[in-house]
Amino acid sequence: MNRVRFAPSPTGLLHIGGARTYVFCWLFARSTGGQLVLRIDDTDAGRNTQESLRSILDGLEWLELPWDEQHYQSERRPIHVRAAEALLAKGVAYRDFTAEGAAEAERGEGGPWLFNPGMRDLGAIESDRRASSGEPFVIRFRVPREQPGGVGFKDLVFRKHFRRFADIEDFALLRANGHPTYHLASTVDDGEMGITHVIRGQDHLTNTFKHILLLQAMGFDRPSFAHLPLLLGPDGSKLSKRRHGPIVSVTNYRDMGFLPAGFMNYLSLLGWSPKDNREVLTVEQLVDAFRIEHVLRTNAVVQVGEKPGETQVDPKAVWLNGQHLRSMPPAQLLPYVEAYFRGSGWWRDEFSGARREWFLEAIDALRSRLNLLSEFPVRCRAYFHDDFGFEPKALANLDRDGVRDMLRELAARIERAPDFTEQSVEHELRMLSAEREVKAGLLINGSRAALTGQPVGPSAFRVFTLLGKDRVVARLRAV
RNA sequence: GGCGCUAUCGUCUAAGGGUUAGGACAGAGCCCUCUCAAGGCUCAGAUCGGGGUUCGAAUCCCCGUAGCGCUACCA
Repeated sequence: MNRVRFAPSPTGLLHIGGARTYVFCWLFARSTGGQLVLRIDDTDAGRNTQESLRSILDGLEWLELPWDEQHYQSERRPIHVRAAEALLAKGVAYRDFTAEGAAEAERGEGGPWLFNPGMRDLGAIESDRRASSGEPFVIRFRVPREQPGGVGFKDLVFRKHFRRFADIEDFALLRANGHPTYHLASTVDDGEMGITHVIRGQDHLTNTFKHILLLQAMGFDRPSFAHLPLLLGPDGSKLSKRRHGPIVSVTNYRDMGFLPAGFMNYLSLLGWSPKDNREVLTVEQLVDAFRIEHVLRTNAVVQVGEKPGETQVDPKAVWLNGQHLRSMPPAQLLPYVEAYFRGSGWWRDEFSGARREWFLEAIDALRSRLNLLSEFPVRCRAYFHDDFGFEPKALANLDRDGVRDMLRELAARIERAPDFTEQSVEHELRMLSAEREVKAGLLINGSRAALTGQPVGPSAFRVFTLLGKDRVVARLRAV
């Protein structure tokens, strides 16, 4: 069975790029009947923050794409240290006593740095002596650079890659402070957790040579690798919070009113497509269509807003979300709307209780003009509450010749009428407009304005029935 | 600097030797219509440059250019 892992490090908020990687990992695991491991790669104690961890967990939970296992790498430190020591004992790794930063100073403009002189060949006795005397050291992997040949692998996305042993540097395994490096912790865990597919950002492509070397030295089976193209900002630089603002944070999309399915659909189309022109896809359809081999090698630009103070998201993401908002069965949409209403202090328990059916109808009537959940509270207050304001254009509709007077008359007639349906209301309204010799549109738009405070919205007659007879009469009278 | 990856409308992408280079978002317009949306239709818009190979190249090869990544005791 396939075992995939998503391994974020809590050194920054979960952003779109990380979420896209997660989506692809999840899609791959699901579509192949495999499992997904969430591993928090928190080996860099100095840079980890609780806020980042919160952001990652909150963001991933919001996506509603569950993982099967969860681990914290920091809790596995003894295992990593033991692995490094085992490699040292086998002679596959060695102690490097060079002071931190010294190598960098010596490097100069010449070729790439490969190892620190003298350290590879330090005798075991000398090495042990210096270590036990308390001299700080880092443990490095001894790349078999004297051997011909090199490391090759076939990436599921980026195809064949090869690098000679002689060109791979002796990377660090254990830092002077005793903490494992990313390379060590990651490969040890991938090996021990039985990871079969490593799916990650393209920025790790060239690290893969090192990881294969390490995996082999430790006797683990080699997993398959799939590297994903990167996500760029409109300026062409790698997406980051520092450069592109808080808009790249996943929780921001949640707060903005995205549906998990809509957001996930958007992310899935960055660097991948089902090849058949379909774009609006449910989670199930995505699972069905996803092929890791179809992932592109080209970086994708995410249209996030650059203007300061203006949070602008990719218009296509908004549109895609609107598609999901409109096509999802209302009952399925209800919990999301509820969460949003609660967030703005608008919720009433009757919406999911006594008036549930009515609430679902209202949502259904309103959603065709919305793309984000956040628009419900902003644009639909009059449908759910009796205190609402009037927009200038709505007032203008009421101020037209005799409209207010006619609306009050309409209220009286509606109150008297035996029926209260879209048809009966339309009948009353058209009768009245005919009598007064005015266009029906005048009263129709006036009614909408009086009932909702807005010049725009669903069909006016739909608004009547949505609000119910009592409210309609009261609001028409009040103009 | 070294090593590597990539290059199709503004953006996301399809076509992988033969198509008027297709779709979607955004833009313009029309239809529908009680408004606004939604929906339908139409328009505009691209193969980075130069060489090859070939009857034929967006597609294969080479060179250039640009972008990105890696080149840490970050991940």
